[in-house]
Amino acid sequence: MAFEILAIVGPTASGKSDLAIDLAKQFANQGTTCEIVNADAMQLYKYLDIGTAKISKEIRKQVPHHLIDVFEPSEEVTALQYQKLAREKIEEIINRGNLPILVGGSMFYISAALDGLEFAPTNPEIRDALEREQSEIGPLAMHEKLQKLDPETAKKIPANNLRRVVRALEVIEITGQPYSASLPEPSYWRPTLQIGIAVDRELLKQRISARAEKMWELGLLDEVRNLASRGIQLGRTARVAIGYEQAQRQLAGELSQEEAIEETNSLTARYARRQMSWFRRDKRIHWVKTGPELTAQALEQIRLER
RNA sequence: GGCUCUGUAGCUCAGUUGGUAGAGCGAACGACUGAAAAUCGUUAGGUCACCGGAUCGACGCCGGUCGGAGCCA
Repeated sequence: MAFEILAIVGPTASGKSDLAIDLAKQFANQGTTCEIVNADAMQLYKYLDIGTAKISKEIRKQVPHHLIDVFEPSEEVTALQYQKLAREKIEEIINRGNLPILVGGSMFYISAALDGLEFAPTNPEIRDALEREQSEIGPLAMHEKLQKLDPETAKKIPANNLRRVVRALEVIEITGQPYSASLPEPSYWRPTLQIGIAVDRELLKQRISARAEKMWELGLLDEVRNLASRGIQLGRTARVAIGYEQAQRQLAGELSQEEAIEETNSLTARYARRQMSWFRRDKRIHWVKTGPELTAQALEQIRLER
């Protein structure tokens, strides 16, 4: 095969997991064993099941799945850690003679795994110091500081984007080098075929809204209640999982169920939009459309690449 | 029926003493190199309910019409 890795990407609720399993079964018929590697930042965490739309354990048994339920919700996970883990898994699978299928919607994680992204070092103390400084002197002064040290980068990062300004200053301080504020032209770490699932805008909105309703039907509130009763706290990275905060606020009486669902719905829709704006610019993605022909179209794309 | 308040962008609302309008959210688009389901940027939307009047000029003043809300009967 001309590719060693197959990746299924697309916005939330586009049907990536199902397509991956379908494809794995098709490959199995042809004698190729597939193993799925999760590229969903939130499915990395244990116990966050309903809100992250993890597929059932039964289905997961039909095809080997990796990198699901590998962190405690309290742990803080970074793109670099994910990159290491994903690449390890992918290499193991390839060495076994199997085909890794990377499936997920976390754009930055997908890029970290698939592309030759090299992350600059980090230093928590320096970052803390910068964050403290930022809260003292304000974002504009921070941006001016960046302007002096690295005018090119300052041009690319808006002053209000505190997080990116701080990270740029952090890297400059550690390395003494300018920060690369722009993503490089993407180039695959290993030969890869990316298949993207395109869903008509209105249909995707419907699916997202149905999914939000479904989460409550399936018992997201119970899931959240259980986490709380077991003393499980969501850490800095898991905390932003859409739906959990809304469920918590409903349990606290701050939101009605209707409001919690609606907020979950609109946050998810917004997320899907950002996913599309990221995926759209990756010209290497082969797009297929949702519908009864989805798997067939994907297989056709695969055939063309072989 | 009477009195009071009210009708401004898809939604919630700002709009100083009259010089043809703004915000937040939403939407579309974009950026993104160790928090990325994060963090941000850009743009498009308004005969300021309708009709008439005074004024060089009205969202803003006067009169009326229609639609909301509340209070009193």
